[in-house]
Amino acid sequence: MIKIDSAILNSEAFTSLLEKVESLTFKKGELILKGGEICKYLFIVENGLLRNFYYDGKGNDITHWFAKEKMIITAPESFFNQEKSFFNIEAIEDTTVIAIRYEVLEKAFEDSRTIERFGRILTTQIMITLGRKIIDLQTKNAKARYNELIKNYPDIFRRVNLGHIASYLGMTQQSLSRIRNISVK
Amino acid sequence: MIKIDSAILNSEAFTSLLEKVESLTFKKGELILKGGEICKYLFIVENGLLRNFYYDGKGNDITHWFAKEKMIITAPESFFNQEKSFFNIEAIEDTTVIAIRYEVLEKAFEDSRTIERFGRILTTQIMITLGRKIIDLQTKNAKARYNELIKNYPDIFRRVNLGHIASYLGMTQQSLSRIRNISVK
DNA sequence: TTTATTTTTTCACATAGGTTAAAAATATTG
DNA sequence: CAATATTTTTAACCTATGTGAAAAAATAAA
Repeated sequence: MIKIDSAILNSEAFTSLLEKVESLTFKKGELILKGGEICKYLFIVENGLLRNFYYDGKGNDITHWFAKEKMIITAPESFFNQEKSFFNIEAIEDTTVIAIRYEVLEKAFEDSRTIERFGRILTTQIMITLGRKIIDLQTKNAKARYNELIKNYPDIFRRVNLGHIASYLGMTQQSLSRIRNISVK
Repeated sequence: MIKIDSAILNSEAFTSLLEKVESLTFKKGELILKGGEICKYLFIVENGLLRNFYYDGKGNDITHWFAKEKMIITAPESFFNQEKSFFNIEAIEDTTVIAIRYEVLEKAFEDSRTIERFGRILTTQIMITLGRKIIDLQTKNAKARYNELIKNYPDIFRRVNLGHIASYLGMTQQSLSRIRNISVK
């Protein structure tokens, strides 16, 4: 989960970029990006909650990334390379976003060093987050991963149903339910 | 595993950057970066083989990333943010690298749009690779992950011992050994 | 080559977490 | 509200992979 630094949000270059972005709203349950499409936007959530998830057509639905207020979300491989997306994006709640088109961002990268740097820092932070997640998946058991998430993002449990959280944590919903109830006792 | 595009390698900006880099050699087994240190370099392997790994002090040694000839390697979270490293880097073979210091790269980012873009593209590619790896860990079983690796990087098996490959694939060495022998029959 | 060292395989057994199915709780709707 | 749909929990059973310990094989060193 990636939060944008407010120093960047308040910069002149960013303010100028904000004049060229779109404001979009989505209904709860709406599929904003389908796997196989090219992701046109980078979203910054203003209100609501989105998730990026992988779906393999065989019932495997893996939430990869959540984004609540002030967080950024996209299908990175698709957006940044403008190729077909591996992932889907869905609105978990009614959601308002600032949507930055790829071409607009590319243009901003050319016009502004600050924004180009923003792009680099953004991908860097995502990279670091994903690296940590891999290590967590490989070294922590299901319960430890759950404890970590509830420590860092307790509110996610109030807004997202268990199935999505479970897949985000790399386990089944039943396992998460089991782990949770053991925690209480 | 990240390979640098040769269009970038041959660019004028990159050639100019190459004048400011260092050439380093490491002996097989040498620990190039220890967890807790700040990673000063981004390495491009000329000859040999390096690995980036996580070690938790309790015997958990997880290879996170291999880099052979023409590939790039660093401790991303440490190098790009200049903070204490989560990961270690080790030479698996006698290795020669082009080592780019953080300050040199930062300077190059300021002096050259091409290089700044290179930084952004590089972190983007790493981010995508890691994202795919998470999905693989969550959706594929041990054997499928093994098959994928041997398909894409068959030579790694000739150069790296099984324990490192197993941890890279998110399994124990014994499991990898088992999987492999079943494959042959 | 012999001996020592490292790496890989094998095997018996343990277990975390998956699977399937159903029940219980909660939310949504007419 | 009652009826329906959705989400969460529970439970019995299963399986892929881990664990620990040794043997075997490969490799390196003497």
